Amino acid sequence: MGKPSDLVQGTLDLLILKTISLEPKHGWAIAKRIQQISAEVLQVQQGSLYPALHRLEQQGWIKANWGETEGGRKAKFYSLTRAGRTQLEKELAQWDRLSNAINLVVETNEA
Amino acid sequence: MGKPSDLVQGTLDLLILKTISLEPKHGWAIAKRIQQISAEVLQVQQGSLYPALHRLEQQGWIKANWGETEGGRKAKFYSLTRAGRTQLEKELAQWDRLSNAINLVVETNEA
DNA sequence: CAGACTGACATAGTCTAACTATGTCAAAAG
DNA sequence: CTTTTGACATAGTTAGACTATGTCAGTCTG
Repeated sequence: MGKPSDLVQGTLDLLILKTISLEPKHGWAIAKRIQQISAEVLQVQQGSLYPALHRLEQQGWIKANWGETEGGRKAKFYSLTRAGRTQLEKELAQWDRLSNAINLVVETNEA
Repeated sequence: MGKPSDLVQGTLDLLILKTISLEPKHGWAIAKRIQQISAEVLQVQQGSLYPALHRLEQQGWIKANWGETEGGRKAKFYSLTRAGRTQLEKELAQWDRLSNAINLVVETNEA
């Protein structure tokens, strides 16, 4: 797994889905956007990003279309499918449930 | 990895360290306590718990002593070492940093 | 009292997400 | 024209959490 210091395992799908739910984006831009919004805390490696995108596509949650970036380069633009939107809701709820649960534990001061 | 539905990958060490930082406990009790405090949201499987405890022990963050439970059964009681306390601080800070970063992303509504 | 259940520890084997390291190619920058 | 950057991609590794199993002792139940 290497250093799990720049991502919480299992949240990458959520981050990707959320990011393209606001606006379809190509892979490279998704990674940049996540880093930027998270104030450079979350670093998405390319070796994690592209496999994740393919995973999500195969699952039917996102779909890809070749297009052009502002810079005039070709790139795959990903957008959410209907199923992807449902999945995003599910993962948002899951993250909420779990992160709150963890916070309960780390904030408790009773043995 | 199976179903990552009852734990956020990579947070088990933190949960364990935090739990025994309040009071030394044996493995079984650690798992029960985490479930209880998290309102049954976090489920720690035995197949995750014991390897994690051994990992932490080998790292020198916790140490084990055989003792007796209230029920009069023998069990390994784990307590934090000094290094473990440092590590707990580190993992707490890490969790804060990362979960806040994720929240930034999931709460953003600007493309 | 025998058998089942629960508490408690443990490990082997599997799965999978994220990592490192690489590679390709095109456009922009030097 | 060569290096850097944008962009996609994959092979191979690692490691943490999972399922499934096993043991053994004490306790509850029919």
